[in-house]
Amino acid sequence: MSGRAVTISEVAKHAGVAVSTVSYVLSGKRTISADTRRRVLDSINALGYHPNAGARALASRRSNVIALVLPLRAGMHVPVLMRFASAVVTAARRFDHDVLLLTADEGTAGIRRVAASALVDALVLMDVELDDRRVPLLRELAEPSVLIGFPAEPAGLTCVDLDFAAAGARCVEHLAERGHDEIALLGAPSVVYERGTGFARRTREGFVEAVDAHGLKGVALACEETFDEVYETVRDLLLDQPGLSGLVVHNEAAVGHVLAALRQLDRRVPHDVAVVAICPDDVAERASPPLTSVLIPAEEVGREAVRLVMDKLEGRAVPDSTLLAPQLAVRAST
Amino acid sequence: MSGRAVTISEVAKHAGVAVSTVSYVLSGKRTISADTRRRVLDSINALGYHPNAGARALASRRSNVIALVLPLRAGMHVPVLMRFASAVVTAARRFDHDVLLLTADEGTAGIRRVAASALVDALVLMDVELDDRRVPLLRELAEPSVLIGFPAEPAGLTCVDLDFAAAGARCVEHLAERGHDEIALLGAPSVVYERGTGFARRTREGFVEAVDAHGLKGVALACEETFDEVYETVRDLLLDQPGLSGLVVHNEAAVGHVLAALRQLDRRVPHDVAVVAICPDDVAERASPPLTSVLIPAEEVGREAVRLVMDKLEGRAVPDSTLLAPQLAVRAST
DNA sequence: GCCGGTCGTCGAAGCGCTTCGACACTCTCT
DNA sequence: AGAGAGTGTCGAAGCGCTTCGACGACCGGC
Repeated sequence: MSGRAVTISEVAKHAGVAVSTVSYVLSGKRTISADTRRRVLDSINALGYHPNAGARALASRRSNVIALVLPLRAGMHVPVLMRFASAVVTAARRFDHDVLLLTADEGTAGIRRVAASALVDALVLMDVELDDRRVPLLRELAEPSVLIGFPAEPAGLTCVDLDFAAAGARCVEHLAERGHDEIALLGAPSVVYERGTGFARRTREGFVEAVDAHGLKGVALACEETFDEVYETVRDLLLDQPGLSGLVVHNEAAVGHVLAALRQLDRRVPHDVAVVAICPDDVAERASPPLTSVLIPAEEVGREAVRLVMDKLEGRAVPDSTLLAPQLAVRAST
Repeated sequence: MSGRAVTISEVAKHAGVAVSTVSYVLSGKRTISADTRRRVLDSINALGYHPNAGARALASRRSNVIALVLPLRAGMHVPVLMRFASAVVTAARRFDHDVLLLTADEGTAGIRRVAASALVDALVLMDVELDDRRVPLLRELAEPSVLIGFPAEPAGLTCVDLDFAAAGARCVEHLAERGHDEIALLGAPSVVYERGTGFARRTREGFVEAVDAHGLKGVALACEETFDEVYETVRDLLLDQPGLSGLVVHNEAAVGHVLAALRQLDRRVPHDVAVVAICPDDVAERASPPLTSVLIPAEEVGREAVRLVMDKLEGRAVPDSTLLAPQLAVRAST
């Protein structure tokens, strides 16, 4: 395995066929008799042949690699990001593609580079901001791309995400059904709102609209991620609104602190305060008490993003916008 | 930018030189007169030329891509992992390489595939277990590789990591200096020890040896990651050993819970119990009180791993084992 | 029994780059 | 002045694959 690699012409010789025949066996782009196919496949196994990726990319003008652009920004919950990333990798393999990891430190230059050099066939971008510097670049790129998240101006782009507005609204409905009429949203750290990250704002909008629609009293707050800050926020909130009995938490890192703060403030969950979280299932299940939650379907979103980008690569038409419906799992906290 | 890409021969024509001259300007592998170089560089800019990655890989037998093998296993702290990964990407770019992301779900087949197809020139593996299934494969691969972490049998491999044994010992020393003589280590979740993950065990060994060397009373415990479990562990520990006054915590996810538990058990930090953590600086700083800690130098480890793998790629000799010395930052918790 | 049509296979022409050997110059050093 | 040693540039031969057109062989239909 450490000598020179086996080439397609060695396979062809071994099987007694032309090089092109081996290629067609592998790609299935022309009909090959069952007998020849067998012989070729046997030779491939016998010699341990693996097509050379560079040669293949050069000849076919397809690298079979997609870029995953993953800026690791402050305030983003990394485990959630990684679930997306991991789902993208797994899904890409289903389409026989590999994933090249791009981080933010090269800025848009990295995207330009991998696209222009044909290192990748297509791009999946994560953690999209409302006013994202990468978006104009995507429009001028020949390579297809899919965004996980929505920028302010998504026309002409392909975007996938959980329907966060619906998620925010769903939480409110659930609390309303349980009879809570004074509630609050604890959201992302303020830096995330200021940056204009779409999902945080959309959740808030969904929350606010649903509060109005149900005629509740509700307030939406940013929420930092250290225990002390969370504690203060929760304490002040309860001081301001003694009648508050429902909380929606949309902040994976803070949700544990919120529960600890309530505990310290002698509020029982769900008896005194009901809590609904928007977070991955495992976070909700590990909390004490386990939280009623709208799950973030990271696997599904990642899979969908890859499906869309592959469709575009094959020239199939795809919808501009894909919103995945929120699913509420009721647990012990409401 | 969306038409056919510019090729090297168009650049050559535009600059009035041979194709090979353009190539040598780019690679610097032969001397080129300043005048010619200028003309070529100008043409490259004027035409917006980017070398085709596939063609380059084919001709040079170098893809300029390294694989980052990142199994996302239970119990591993993802943000820490991502800091490593991010450092690897950044460092790789310094050497003009990109990073292909491989996760565990393909098993060793993925490693074999990207190596055999020459998709990558080299590999960096993270989250190495003591008895890691990937290790035998690495030995038979022609491509150089570097491990972040140590397997049980590291002979013939190149490994980098924080010196966790020294880190565990350093924490003990610090507590001993402060006059604590009854201490405990709260480590990784038990599943991580059972899996034989090296860093967890090495920290424990360093801890135990230093405890003995200093003649202290010390116990090392696994530590799960939900608040309730942490609370029980801490409560039982304090019940068993009323004289306990120092705690070493080597578990990023649990460290917040430990502090919350101590708070709930009416132990003041550092007055009643001093706490030293082994965790990234930002986690230590965000805790309340900020924690004295041995930092996990993720950036440095990632950078070093890439440097080593590049050295191997160039045929330079590298040390089998690189252990980074622990650095203790004293903060408010001791 | 001859014609048009698949079917299965082959050979050759690239894909865009790197690298090797060759060669024409220009400098030294005697 | 001529040998020897660089410099700077060029042309051509691949790298290992895909894909296109060509071409026998074999089929059924009249």
